[in-house]
Amino acid sequence: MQTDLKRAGLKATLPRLRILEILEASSERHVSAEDLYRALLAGGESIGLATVYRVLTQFEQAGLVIRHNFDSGSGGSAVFELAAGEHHDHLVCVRCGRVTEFVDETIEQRQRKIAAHNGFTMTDHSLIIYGVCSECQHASD
Amino acid sequence: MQTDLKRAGLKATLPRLRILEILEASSERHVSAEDLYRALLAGGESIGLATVYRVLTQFEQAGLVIRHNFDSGSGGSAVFELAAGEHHDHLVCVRCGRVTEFVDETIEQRQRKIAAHNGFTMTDHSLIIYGVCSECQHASD
DNA sequence: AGTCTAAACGAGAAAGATTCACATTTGCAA
DNA sequence: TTGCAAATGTGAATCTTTCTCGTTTAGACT
Repeated sequence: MQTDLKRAGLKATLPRLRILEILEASSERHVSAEDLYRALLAGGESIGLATVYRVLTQFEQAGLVIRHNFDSGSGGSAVFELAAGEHHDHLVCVRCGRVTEFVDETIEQRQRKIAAHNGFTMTDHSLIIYGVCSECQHASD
Repeated sequence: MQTDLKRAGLKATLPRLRILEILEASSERHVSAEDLYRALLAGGESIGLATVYRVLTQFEQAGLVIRHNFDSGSGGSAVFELAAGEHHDHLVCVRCGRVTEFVDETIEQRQRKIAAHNGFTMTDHSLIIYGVCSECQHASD
């Protein structure tokens, strides 16, 4: 774990280690800065919210985490997930906020083609499908 | 134009008409609330920023405009575009913020398939490809 | 182990985007 | 034209995120 930080050129400080721990241990892969902050406080750390944001931004730049801006669910705030594993896109339930991941090679290919076709050098992309998950469809709200 | 509002169940008030006008006249299809507000002031209207936000949200709910949250460009704030015409997705230049629209039926189909496959009833989706546009690639910054 | 220094931190202020509260104005139906 | 609910303008409030700055700390070098 400290190795990840060193490799990224970041000092292995306590806040950074704790944040990585929580991201790895979290049952929910997609957490907001606020979520992390509360988890840290609950864990007895005395950390500042500014540090959480600072660290998350550094982690993002270092490629350790990925930042998402889902429209629903966490109410406008960004969520972060560990960058471990392969690239994937997201299905977001507009009712409960549940996030499901998926990969579709056909779409990936089309995207590259579209970017090239428009003279763009693609650096990144974001595909989010919004809908109602099966659980929420059956809930009789 | 008033008809659009009536059909949406909204009173044809001056602010709402002016905002529609600007959205239709704007050379830039994707404008922020701030952009609109400044355009209105420049046009001699005495309007409140809160009204702009209120109206845009109502228009969005009425299906008259579409709200986007692009990560780059307009610095975190949402942009709006008239909902006229067909559905389309976006290419965004991470350097200059230029927005290009595209449609790809293959991707649309795959998305529907993926949603169904995961038990989701798709309500919407958002595909944004980030990259460097041809102009910016040639700029020698 | 002890010292030093740049990097990192915590707390609170500040900034930017958006919404809220409320007194005042305005569309529109009778 | 009158009346009233709906909509507006102003300014305050809220929420997320960033900035400032005095203090602390990781880690390189004794």
